[in-house]
Amino acid sequence: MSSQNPKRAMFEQFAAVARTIGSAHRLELLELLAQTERSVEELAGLSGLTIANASQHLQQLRRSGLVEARRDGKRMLYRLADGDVVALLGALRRVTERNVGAVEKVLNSYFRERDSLEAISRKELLRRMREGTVTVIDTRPAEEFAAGHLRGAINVPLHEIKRRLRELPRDQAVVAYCRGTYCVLSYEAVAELRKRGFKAFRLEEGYPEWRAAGLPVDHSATA
Amino acid sequence: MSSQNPKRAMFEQFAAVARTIGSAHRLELLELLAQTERSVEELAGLSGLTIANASQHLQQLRRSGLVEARRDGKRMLYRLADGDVVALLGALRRVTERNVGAVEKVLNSYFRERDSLEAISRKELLRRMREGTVTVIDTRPAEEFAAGHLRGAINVPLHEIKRRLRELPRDQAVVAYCRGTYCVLSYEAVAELRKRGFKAFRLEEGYPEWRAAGLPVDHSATA
DNA sequence: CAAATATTCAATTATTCTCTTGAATGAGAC
DNA sequence: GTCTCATTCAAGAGAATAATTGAATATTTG
Repeated sequence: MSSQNPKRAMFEQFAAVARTIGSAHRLELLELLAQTERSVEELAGLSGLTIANASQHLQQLRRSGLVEARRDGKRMLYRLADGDVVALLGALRRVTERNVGAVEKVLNSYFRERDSLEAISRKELLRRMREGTVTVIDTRPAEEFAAGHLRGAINVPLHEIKRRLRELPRDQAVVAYCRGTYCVLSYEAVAELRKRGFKAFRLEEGYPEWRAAGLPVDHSATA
Repeated sequence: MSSQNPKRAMFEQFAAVARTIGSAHRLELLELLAQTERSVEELAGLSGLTIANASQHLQQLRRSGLVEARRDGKRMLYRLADGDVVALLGALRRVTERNVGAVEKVLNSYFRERDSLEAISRKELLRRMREGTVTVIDTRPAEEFAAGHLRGAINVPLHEIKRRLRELPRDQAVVAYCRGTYCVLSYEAVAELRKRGFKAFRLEEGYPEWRAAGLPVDHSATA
């Protein structure tokens, strides 16, 4: 709480924001909010926190300007403040991954075929979308798709994929995406599609990063 | 310290790194290290910490992989781990600035003419350097310049600027930079040069960001 | 207006982090 | 080998943070 020196005071502000993301629970809440706006009860349920505790963490996030809230009837709906927050979490992820062996190990065991399924970048996907040489599938559940998705993507939730193979082209590339870098849905989808002979790829990142980059999204129901 | 759930364990790793940058002292140390490699004693002096305390903070930064250390005789020299760290600090700065009024106020009082002196981006500067239509001056002290500077820049420490005006061209743009976004040296230099009728601009960011972006740097003595 | 629901507040306890102090280590100098 | 210097380690007091509980507030519903 010092402040004699303006530079020190500034560092103190930065540090306060950093401390706010210095909690696994709050990071999880932020990840959940990166998908879509959600109520306190929903967030508590998804993260395994009690309602009161989730509320307190959300208020800390709010005080630091990382999330915003609005009232909808008797519920409070929270959402990420903006794309800079997604960028901050991405930077944190990169720094952590590079130097912390433990993360590597978790990644290797959890996302088993991580590196074997080549990913394409946002830039590359955009180029191919403009060319019209690619079909983009969103492997998240229908509700999440409805709340926002890449413009031009079709919703094929992972568990429906086997039933819906005939909607997908065999002569051009299929790119799957889901919630973000640590979401397994698109990995599974790509693995399944490859097994069936499709030219399937995974988008390197997920919906939150796409939206944060200011790239086109839609909020319609199933396209 | 949980770890039953792999996802939770991952968040815990990220949170640990975030907590490490959640301290004004450590952020200041990181900023000092963004300039150049330094010894514990030097860092303690510059940041006003006791040696023992500085050492402990540096070890925390090291455990989180944010800095690296090497021994040189009886001194330990610390340096930033890599450019990702600069990117993380930049992302933290952006998120904080946008939402925390206190930072705005500090900026306005400390960097008084902040917005009145237009800044040019790295990209723009690179373009003009290739064209040869710009002179780049580094306004930091000679020691820092010697430890690393933008390739093609000449060192004109702020306090020497009045004496060295005749080295600078009046017919083409002069771009000044210094330690980073919160360094005042380049602001002062640009203000002085404008007063004298030069076409002077400030580089948006400083040396650490330039180097972190992988752009060309040199380590010679005064060029 | 009273009841029901969703969220927040306030107080408590347990845990973690910070700084200080003085001793211990490692490397070079004599 | 001993001395000196730079850094690190270890222990303890004080401060900040986290999770839990139960009460309080705001909003819709009857």
